Amino acid sequence: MDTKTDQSLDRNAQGRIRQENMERIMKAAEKVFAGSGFRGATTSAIAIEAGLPKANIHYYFGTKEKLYRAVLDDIVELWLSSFREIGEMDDPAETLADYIRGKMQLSRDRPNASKVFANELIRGAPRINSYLSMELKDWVEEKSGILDNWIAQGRMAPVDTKHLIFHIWAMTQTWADFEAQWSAILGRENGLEATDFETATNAIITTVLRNCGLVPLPPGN
Amino acid sequence: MDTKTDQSLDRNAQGRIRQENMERIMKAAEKVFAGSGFRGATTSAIAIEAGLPKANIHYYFGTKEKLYRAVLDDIVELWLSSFREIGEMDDPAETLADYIRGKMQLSRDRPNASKVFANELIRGAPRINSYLSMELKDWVEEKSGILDNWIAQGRMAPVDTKHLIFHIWAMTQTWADFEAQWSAILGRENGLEATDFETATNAIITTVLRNCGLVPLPPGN
DNA sequence: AAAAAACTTGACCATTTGGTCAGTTTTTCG
DNA sequence: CGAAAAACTGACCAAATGGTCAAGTTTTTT
Repeated sequence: MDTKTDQSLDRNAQGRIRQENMERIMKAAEKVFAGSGFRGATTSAIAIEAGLPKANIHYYFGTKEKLYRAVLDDIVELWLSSFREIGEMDDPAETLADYIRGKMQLSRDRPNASKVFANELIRGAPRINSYLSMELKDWVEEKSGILDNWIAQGRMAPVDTKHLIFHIWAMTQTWADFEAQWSAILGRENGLEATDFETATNAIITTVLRNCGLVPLPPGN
Repeated sequence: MDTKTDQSLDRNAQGRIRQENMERIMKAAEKVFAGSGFRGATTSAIAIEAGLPKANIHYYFGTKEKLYRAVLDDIVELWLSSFREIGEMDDPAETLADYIRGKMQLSRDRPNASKVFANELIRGAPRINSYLSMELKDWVEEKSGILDNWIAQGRMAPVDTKHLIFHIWAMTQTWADFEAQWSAILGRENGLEATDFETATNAIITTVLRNCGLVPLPPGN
């Protein structure tokens, strides 16, 4: 028994250095890939960002391509885990608003993840095509089905539910990906502020709920 | 008289080769930059795409950086020229719908221009910061002012007009930039089709007009 | 027609960069 | 403790790539 316990603890301990370093490298890599793209990111820059010698990066990940894929996989997993919500029984207005809040939180907390993903999409998504056309496609179809049911039950106004989802993604992710644009237009010289995200979140929620007939228009119209 | 006529024709002819080649190179460059990013694009790949030897690219544009800036300038000009619309006297619903149609047309016709621009934004917009915080900022403030007037006149429901503009940009440009994602989700193995753009355009118009109280919700809600 | 200007391009070069490796140090574990 | 496994890293290399150039060709101009 002791032996078994030790082994499992050991296995844990064994990988500790490895795990810590790999996480550190992936965190640095996400930042550098977000700021420079795949080809623009150098393993040397990632090493410096991680505070490790370059050879160390290759010791753990082999090639830049493999490191990039590891970062992408991590992001895909983050995306999927943030998706589960939206169930058949939920309240439409509350559920949509919560989903939007969650997406905006992600844009604020992990802008680099969003940027790396966006970059891959712009390039034609060569490395995540199966994810897009399998998991993500299935998710969209499942959730838009739920929304369609809500509509059939008269719980919200008729809309194109797939495009409703697309719109939510577009409006929320833009605050991570194109932050530089909104920052410049709003005149925020030190980047977006917390209030900007709140205002944006509310504006998106209003837009979506009005679109679904889930919130009354202000009087006088 | 003949001399003068000849001269002007000549001057035209003089620059003809130059102009043709530069346009050809810029067209090729836009495509390659869109597909590979600044660092990922090689002058050699641009040369092949343009059907010219690599030295020719450098003969006309000097460095890759200068060529990239020329492409960016071209895109900024395209953006600005597509902006003029939206006047004080126009009909709100018609104007917004037209603006959205125009933006979607641009996403269809010049997806690579949009992608290069998006890429630059993701990278933090180091080369177009002055454009963003001058021309574009001014345009947004002017147009959101007009929309605010429409609201004050009771011609549309109260909304955050700047964010209304942001939303329109996000929802329309995503069809160029992230085409790969929508294509995969919709199961279009040969890329998006004309009907996809029509459906998307209508969905965006509906969303925006409902948000502004410019179109009645379907009955039963 | 001939000089001048503009254009063309194969060959070449310096630098950057992804990746390797061998020798060393640190950690693990019986 | 001591041996084996894992981790570390400076030095190095081959390939890719942005950019140059000199020798030519074509076009323009007088």
